[in-house]
Amino acid sequence: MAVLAVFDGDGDGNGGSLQRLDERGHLAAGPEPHADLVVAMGAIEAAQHPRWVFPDAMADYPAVLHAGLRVRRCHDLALSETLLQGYDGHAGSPRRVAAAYARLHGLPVPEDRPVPARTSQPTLFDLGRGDTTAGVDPIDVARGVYAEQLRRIAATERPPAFGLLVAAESASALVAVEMSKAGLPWRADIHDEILQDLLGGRVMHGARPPRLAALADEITAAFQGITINPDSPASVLAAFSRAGIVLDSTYSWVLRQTGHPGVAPLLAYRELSRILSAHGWTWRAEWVHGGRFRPEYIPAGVVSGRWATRGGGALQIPRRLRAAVVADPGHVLVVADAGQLEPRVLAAMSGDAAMARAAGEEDLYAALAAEAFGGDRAKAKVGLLGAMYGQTGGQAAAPLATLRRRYPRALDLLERAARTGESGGLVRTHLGRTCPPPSTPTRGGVLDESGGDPPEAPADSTSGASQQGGTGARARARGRFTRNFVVQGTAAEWAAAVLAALRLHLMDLDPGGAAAQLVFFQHDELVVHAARELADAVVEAILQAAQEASDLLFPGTAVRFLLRPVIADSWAKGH
DNA sequence: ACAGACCGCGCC
DNA sequence: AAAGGGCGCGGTCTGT
Repeated sequence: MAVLAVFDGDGDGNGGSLQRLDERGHLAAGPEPHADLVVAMGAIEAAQHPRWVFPDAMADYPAVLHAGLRVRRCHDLALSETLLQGYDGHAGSPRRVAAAYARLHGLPVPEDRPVPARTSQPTLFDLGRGDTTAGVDPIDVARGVYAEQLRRIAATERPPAFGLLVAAESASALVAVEMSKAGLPWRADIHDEILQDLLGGRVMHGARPPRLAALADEITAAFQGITINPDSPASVLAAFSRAGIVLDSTYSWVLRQTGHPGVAPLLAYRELSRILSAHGWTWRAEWVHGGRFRPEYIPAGVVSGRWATRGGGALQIPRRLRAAVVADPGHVLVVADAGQLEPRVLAAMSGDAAMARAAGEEDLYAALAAEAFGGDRAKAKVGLLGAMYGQTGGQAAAPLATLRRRYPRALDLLERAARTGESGGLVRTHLGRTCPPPSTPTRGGVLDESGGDPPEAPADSTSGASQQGGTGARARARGRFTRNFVVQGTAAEWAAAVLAALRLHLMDLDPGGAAAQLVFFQHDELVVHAARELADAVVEAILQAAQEASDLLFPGTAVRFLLRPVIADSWAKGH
């Protein structure tokens, strides 16, 4: 059973309406207004564990959680709408669902454009909590959108797969809200020690800490006393030029090739300076409160379906600071990292039996190396990464040829995705997430024939291909993007399925979440904060979740997806 | 003074 | 040796 939950738009209190729906999204009873929607939801959740339909869980669920209720399942209309629009070949715009409302009411559907900030037409977004328009009941709009979404999901090429994607993505929203509430444990005292140790002390008002000042002096000395600003690439280029070395960038790998004595202190300066500015004291004052770091998570904020965050640099926490992430007394962190996720995903989704066999091993690269590279693991790795990222030359060239010969199905999947992208077409992940169309609008993309129906009139496809295709640098760049999209996006789907399953297992262990709670997630790594006595059960839950996700996405595959949980006091030790 | 482009690098 | 995907962020630089 599904139950639609829509909060009133007054922004005050938890008033709202419920609407029970049948499996096709149609009315099962009349709408029920409730002065306290969360209380009403709590009774239903306890009795039935329905699938809650939220207009926008990222906006709606915090109030539910804050009132002490956790729900097990939901369908997020906003996230689903973006997925469905993408499937139809629209650029979409994450978390914007104006088109849903427009379609429902027979209004012109805004095309390939983010919704204008505020138009005369309210969006579903607005209707969830916000202004209401005379004569339009938000719950009617949401119910109509939901029924429509179920119909559109059923009309996709593989409805069970797309349904799984919608469910996993919706669960991700619940996880994100709960993770933001919990926060990542962050010990200010340890953070301080690390910063002091690296920078030599704390200095106020933008002055350089001792260690940075000393490095700046070393740099100057190495360039014959000419003062250079190590923070300014232009200044660095000029200094090298005066020293007779002409460069066109100051990337670290470019600088290292010069062998100039100023390079070592310059790179050391940049490394420390970055930690100071991105994750130093200023960062902590803004982002860490009450011993918790609380970034804003944005599930599917990346086109590939990966999460993004806004503020706090949560997905770029430097490894050397992770020692500051320490479990509370009586608690542990259970850290789990999916090893070699993307190549394993490629092996599974391509159905390449030989590569899947290698991916049944602990170390996929070593297995490939043993089979095809005379045991040279580095070669196997650089070749496979090059294949997934679109590198064609350099040190990847020779291993690529070997891979193509030994693992043709896997390589073919990548190369087909690249060709489709180069010619302006659309590609899909394993569960059906669809890449955005080329930035220059064409009439309809050309979809890889293995991926389903073209999103628009097939008759347009040749003109679309000729406009977008060709051999330009832009076309090649898009080929690299679509080549990587299918793998990165499918890996994100596997990870989302893990999160969804794990969240339910953790709720079984500890319904309230105080004693076992997801506190961090980063593409292929997650951290659970748990009471020490639950540690072993959490490990078991993680292993189980990984198995369930693998079975859901790739039933019967020979590929092993490794998600090995480690119990530790600190994140740094969980590696 | 402010906005936006560019740069370089942290993470995956 | 040679250089490939996705991000967010803080710095500089340029244009207004």
